[in-house]
Amino acid sequence: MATAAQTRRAALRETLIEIAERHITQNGLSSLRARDLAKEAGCALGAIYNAVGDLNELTLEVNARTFKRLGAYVTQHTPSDIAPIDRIVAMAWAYHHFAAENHNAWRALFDIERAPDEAAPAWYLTEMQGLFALIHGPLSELNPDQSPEELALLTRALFSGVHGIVLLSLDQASAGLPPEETDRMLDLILRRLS
Amino acid sequence: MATAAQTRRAALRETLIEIAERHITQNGLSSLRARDLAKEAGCALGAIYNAVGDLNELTLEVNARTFKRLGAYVTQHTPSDIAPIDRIVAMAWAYHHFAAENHNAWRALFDIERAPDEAAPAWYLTEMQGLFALIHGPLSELNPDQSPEELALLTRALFSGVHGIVLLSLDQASAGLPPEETDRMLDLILRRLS
DNA sequence: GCCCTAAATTGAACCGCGTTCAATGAGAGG
DNA sequence: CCTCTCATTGAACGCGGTTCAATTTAGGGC
Repeated sequence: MATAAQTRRAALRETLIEIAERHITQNGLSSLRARDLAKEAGCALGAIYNAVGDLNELTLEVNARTFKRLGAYVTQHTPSDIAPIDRIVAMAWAYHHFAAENHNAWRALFDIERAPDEAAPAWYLTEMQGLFALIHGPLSELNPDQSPEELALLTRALFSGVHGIVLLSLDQASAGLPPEETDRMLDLILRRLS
Repeated sequence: MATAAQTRRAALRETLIEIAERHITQNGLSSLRARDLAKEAGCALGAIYNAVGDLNELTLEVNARTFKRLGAYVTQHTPSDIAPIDRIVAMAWAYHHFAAENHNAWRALFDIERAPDEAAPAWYLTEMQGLFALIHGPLSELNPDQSPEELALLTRALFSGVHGIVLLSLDQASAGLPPEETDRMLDLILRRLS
């Protein structure tokens, strides 16, 4: 067991992830620079590539954390003792607020570049399923007689739609559009689906 | 009048835009390289910066064209003699098909990086208004007694929602999800809004 | 036609950045 | 104490956008 070395390697990896997370959260994905990372972590430039494959992998690691936080946030802000439609609206609002409060980290979830062929990592799909499952509950209560297949499609459509509304709202957030308007938009459109 | 020089300058600018458009369309925004551009246009590297400000401006120019094509495409594929709800679905499908058939160019519309403070260019807002106007028509027919303000919000929400559905569908297009499913999703969700 | 000036054109050089790699160092096992 | 393996180092590479001093080109006045 070369344990000591492997432990330090893992520790550096952890340090790098934390620094990367701070950078992404504070200044966005494009502010992630290998030389800054090395300086802040107190290691040499090349050491990064021993602890972590490359910067993209580092971003992936940060994204995994962000995704988990997102899931927890939405769950936490969705009361279980209210009507299905209210739960759906609450989830959409939670998604919106998380995105607004964690704008840079949230954007990094989607701004990361994937090679056109390779699939998304497993944890990404898992977390996504989790979010879908959250929506699926109240949605099936609202539509007891819908086929499972259509329900799956509807779930996906609902998530994507909310995502689009939040995305375009935050994109031009500086150009007017107060957050309350976005919440109203979400409320307005979601309640029409019941 | 230093006309001759200015004419050639404008010609080079036009050439560059066309080459850039071809590159973006065929291989995506990230394949736009100044040195390739110079080689293909038959000019020196530095000459590019006399004809256009920088590569970002070039992308903006290509995006303007893409946006116009998008508007024309949606208009063309939206029959005016059908029910309002059918018009809305037709527009969404047209948006989806244009995005699918012009994936790289369409992505470049949103992938371009803007400084966080500066607003979107005027033509962008104008074209956007045009798309919104297209939606507003049938939507107000469907909701004659809605307040103008809520109608505006609904219009925006509808566009953003469709955009989100198309965006996430195309993102993982390689990972399954046939285009017909996306069309069904759009149909399913839009018809619930009537 | 001839010069003069202002503009365009050129491409080498600059800079920033991700990534690599030969050289060096350090730690575990014998 | 030696050795072998693995981590660490930071200079160097490759790439790509942008700049700029030098050069060429072209219009306008005589």
